[in-house]
Amino acid sequence: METTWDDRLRQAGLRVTRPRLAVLDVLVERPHVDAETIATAARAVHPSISPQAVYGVLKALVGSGLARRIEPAGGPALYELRVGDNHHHLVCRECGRVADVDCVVGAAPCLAPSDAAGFVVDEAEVVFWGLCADCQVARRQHGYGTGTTSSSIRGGVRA
Amino acid sequence: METTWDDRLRQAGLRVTRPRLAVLDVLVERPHVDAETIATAARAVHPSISPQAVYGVLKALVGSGLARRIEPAGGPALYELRVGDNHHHLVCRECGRVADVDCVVGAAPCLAPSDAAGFVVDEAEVVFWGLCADCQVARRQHGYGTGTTSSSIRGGVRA
DNA sequence: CTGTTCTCTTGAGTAGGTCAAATCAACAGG
DNA sequence: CCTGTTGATTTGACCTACTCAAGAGAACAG
Repeated sequence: METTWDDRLRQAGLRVTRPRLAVLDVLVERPHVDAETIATAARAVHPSISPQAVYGVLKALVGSGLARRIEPAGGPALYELRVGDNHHHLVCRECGRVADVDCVVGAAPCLAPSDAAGFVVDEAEVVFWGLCADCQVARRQHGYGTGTTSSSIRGGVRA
Repeated sequence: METTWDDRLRQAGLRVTRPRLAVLDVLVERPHVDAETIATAARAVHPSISPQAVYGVLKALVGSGLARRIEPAGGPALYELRVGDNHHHLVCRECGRVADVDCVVGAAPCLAPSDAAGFVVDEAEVVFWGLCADCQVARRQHGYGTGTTSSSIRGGVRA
């Protein structure tokens, strides 16, 4: 731990404030959280923080490159502090849990489309959808052997 | 054109109704449209169709595998009729235009994460972000040579 | 310590949906 | 062709996640 959050904020041209440090604290402890969860957790440190302040802080952090925003389909935006390494995400269809996946290729865009249709591509965003370990167990215990009987499973794309 | 939409709907266990045919007409002509655009366009064929009916139709189509829903970050959900071939998408950061990209690998999940962290993965969703041909031209004409000076460019992930 | 400027709070407003009840239309059976 | 059943649509309320604006407050340079 060499550079403090104070330093990092100032390096990014941002003032060091209690709401910002509170939000950063939450993000350090819990990667992949949504704004409301951040607000609730941040109130443990800074009770008067408002939801709008959280949105403002997050926008400032993302805008200055200190945090990254991801938006998995069907849920609120999630925020994480792991930036600059072009990693990807695993998302559980059942419980929404998110895990990081290292990008084996490296620098963005790690993949190139076969035919870019005239686009200049600068990022390839990859989301792996599936079931986390816990939800696999839970499903087996409820008697769901193989089929996609359960509720929240979206129409799969299984060529 | 062998199987009609009537047949396809019935095969999927859905009744053949005017709102459904109107929505399908729109989707045939314009891939990657949002619900509101569909509603507006469908009124050319079926003037009394309500926004909620469009949502209902789309939910039925997606649920029965006749349509696919994609949710690019920062915009409304889009719908397309191209299903079952596990293709991916190019999205323009500037104008939101979407283009299809064939998946070179084939069956889903076309990619496998390097470490699945206990997840069982059934789909790899890939979104390529960049600038479409038109927006590249428009940017050059406005004097934006190289930098990401413009407004709607989100914080890039450039390892 | 003081002024400037950025940040936060407070409160209203928005997009993009979902949910529920009642009406209406599709279509199977006679 | 007609009718009953059941699924689809309409209507209208409601909701989440988020943005915008104005004023009060705090950070930090001098």
